[in-house]
Amino acid sequence: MSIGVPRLLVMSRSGADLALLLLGGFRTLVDGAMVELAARGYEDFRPTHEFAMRAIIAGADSASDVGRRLSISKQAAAKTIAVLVARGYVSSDPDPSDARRNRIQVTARGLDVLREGEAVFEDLRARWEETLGAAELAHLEASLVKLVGRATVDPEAPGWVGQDGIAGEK
Amino acid sequence: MSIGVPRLLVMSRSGADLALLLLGGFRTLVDGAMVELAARGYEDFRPTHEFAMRAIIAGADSASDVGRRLSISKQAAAKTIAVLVARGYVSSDPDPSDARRNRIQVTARGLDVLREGEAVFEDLRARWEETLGAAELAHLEASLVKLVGRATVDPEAPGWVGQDGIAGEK
DNA sequence: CTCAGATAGACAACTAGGTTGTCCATCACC
DNA sequence: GGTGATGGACAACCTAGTTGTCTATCTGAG
Repeated sequence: MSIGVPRLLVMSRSGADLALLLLGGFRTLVDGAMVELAARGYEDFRPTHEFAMRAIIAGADSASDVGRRLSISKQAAAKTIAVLVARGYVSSDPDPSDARRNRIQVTARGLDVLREGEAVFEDLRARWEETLGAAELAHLEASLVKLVGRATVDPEAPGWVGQDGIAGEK
Repeated sequence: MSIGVPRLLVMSRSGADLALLLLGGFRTLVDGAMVELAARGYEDFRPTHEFAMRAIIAGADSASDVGRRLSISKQAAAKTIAVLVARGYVSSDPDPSDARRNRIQVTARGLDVLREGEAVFEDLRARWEETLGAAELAHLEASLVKLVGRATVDPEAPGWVGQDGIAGEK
């Protein structure tokens, strides 16, 4: 492996490192949360699912709707919803007033996992508050809000990571 | 869609929102960088590629090496390297002193894209510095370092997002 | 009242970036 | 010189997306 090869030319990295830092923070939180949720009996729950379910709770009641809310294709949304239904987090019934639609809803179990998930994230945040101090963490959050806006809070377009495309119908 | 459905029970979200903020920050930076790099003629460059190339520069000179450095399987590393080679960012030649190995190296074009990428990230960071002030941005970075450690700077295990598994040989 | 156009959803094929498992060739060492 | 570790190739699979195509149904204009 020839370890210890010199970094050949410095190449300042603060911009890219900042991105890495943000990713690291996100991953630390999310990975921790997934581990904790698995331990609480939700082994098959994935971050994506949370976004989809929140979209449903926020008012999306069809797969296409969820797709629009999350800025992913309706097909992708339908796939996610299919696994959510298969795992009992979401129900899907034909819409009596529109035969094209399947009306989807978050089940009791779905609400449970969301609630637990939030508690878990709250715990993790509390742990960060310990190592950083409440003021500093609040400061960090405020800075991030200034940079990326409130957009994330009502999660328009997560699109996850570097997918670079926006869904378009045909 | 029945817009305006009430948020039914408050469910504090600050922990999860913090994660979303971090993700949002990362995506803002990376998406911006990819757009800018594409505009500069590197249309086929992906964030993953940067990690792999940095691993190579840092001393990994075989696919298995890269895999170890990035904590992904050697197969995954080999795939990434294959596209890097196909696109001219990396070269691969049989190792004269070990017939099993393919000795890989970052090409001139590869170094170019890395250099440009860093410049792009630097620009983006400068923009953030404008909207936030140098002190506040430095503060934010310091806080993140405290939380996630220096680990990210020499990128051990990006593993990207929520993949939850670590590579293991057989 | 009909018909054109929009919409919902299903199905298929594809991509990126990973994972396992299996296998062979080569190397290093006792 | 044989045994075990290593490098790499190949194949099959997974997740979270993408496009494209197709049908069924609804809606609004005339």
